[in-house]
Amino acid sequence: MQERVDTAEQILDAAQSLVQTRGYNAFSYADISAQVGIRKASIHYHFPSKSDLGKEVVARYRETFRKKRDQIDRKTDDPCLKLAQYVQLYLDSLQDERLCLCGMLAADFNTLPQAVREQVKGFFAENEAWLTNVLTDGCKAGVIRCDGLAEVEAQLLLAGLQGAMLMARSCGDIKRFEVIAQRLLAVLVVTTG
Amino acid sequence: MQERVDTAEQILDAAQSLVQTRGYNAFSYADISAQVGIRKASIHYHFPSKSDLGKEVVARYRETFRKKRDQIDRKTDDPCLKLAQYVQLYLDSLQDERLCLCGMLAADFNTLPQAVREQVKGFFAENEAWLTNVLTDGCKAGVIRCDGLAEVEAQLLLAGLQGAMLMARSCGDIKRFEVIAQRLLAVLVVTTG
DNA sequence: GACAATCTACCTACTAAGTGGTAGTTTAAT
DNA sequence: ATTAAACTACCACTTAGTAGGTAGATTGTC
Repeated sequence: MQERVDTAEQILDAAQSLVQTRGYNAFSYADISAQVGIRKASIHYHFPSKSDLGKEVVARYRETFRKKRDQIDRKTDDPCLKLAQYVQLYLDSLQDERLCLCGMLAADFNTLPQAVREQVKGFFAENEAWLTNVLTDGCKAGVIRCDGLAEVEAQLLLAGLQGAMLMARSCGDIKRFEVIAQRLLAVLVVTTG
Repeated sequence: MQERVDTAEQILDAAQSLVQTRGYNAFSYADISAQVGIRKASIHYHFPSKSDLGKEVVARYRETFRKKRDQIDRKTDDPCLKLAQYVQLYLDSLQDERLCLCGMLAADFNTLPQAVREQVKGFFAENEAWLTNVLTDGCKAGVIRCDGLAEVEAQLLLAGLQGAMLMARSCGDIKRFEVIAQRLLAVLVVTTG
């Protein structure tokens, strides 16, 4: 039989939460040990090295995020609604007192193991690609302003959201994120919000 | 007599560089010791604790940044030029393979000593205030779009720049920053760039 | 001018706590 | 009996920080 709750998953949960709140270099196997309630050595059984753990955390995060984007795609065809719901994903995270996992790792980038770096790059690439598609569709449908290249608009949106999360947490004011995100959307969308 | 080169200043230089490239939790007194060429203990003579050092690094960075903003103010009255030159400050840093000190510290925020947090908040507040002024002036002069509140536009610009630096470094492509920054300015400025 | 006291800026040598990681053992389910 | 998943007990190393000493410059007093 499988253990009551999947320990590896619990370890990933703890690691993800720690990275989102403190960063890659500010969490240790001891922290996870305390949160999950198993010994340090047992974590090494599931994830031999810290870079293995890091890589798996981001891989799972990418997959979760992919599913959420898919869900948005299934829920609506309206590019503007899609963007609003995409922004909501980040707001949800922030309200849980977490930053974007990959936004945090981007700050730690120079100290990351190569495998983790690749995962982070992958996350950004696939989100950028999805946003580019949404914006391109919106341009064709005439509901999105087409002032800039869709690709650039996507990059701006992604960068703006990451930066806004950073600043909102520093200010201790989630509203700061909402305001910036709202303005970002208003810049892109034709019908003023 | 004073030492040939100010050691405290050298320590601050090393610490700042390390934070801008690796983050607060990924640098140690040993790193600085190696860079400056004095023993760890001697660093403690100049900066008793790591939080003292951190606080002083940000305080000096704020001061440097304030001078650069003042220089921009003296160089031109054109709000659009001011914004372009302000963006250039960040690009200069990125070309030196450094992120914004306070952007990095914002990612490490939850693990920072209180004194350092306050400094980081201060940095954001004064940059936001300056940008708000520039944008307000530009609105009055009719060279800046007034779609949103100047305060919000300032926050968006700051967040966008921080996020763009993060993403540009992850992609290993400084051009990414330039493109996003250019688009950000185009959104704000009336005369299309 | 001489002398002692103090101060600056560094040093060696150390500590307690924490780091990721390993070896070998136990427990419990199949 | 095998095996997965945990354990205890360690390891070498790094962390920020401390204790105490020293060479040399500065200062105040006679």
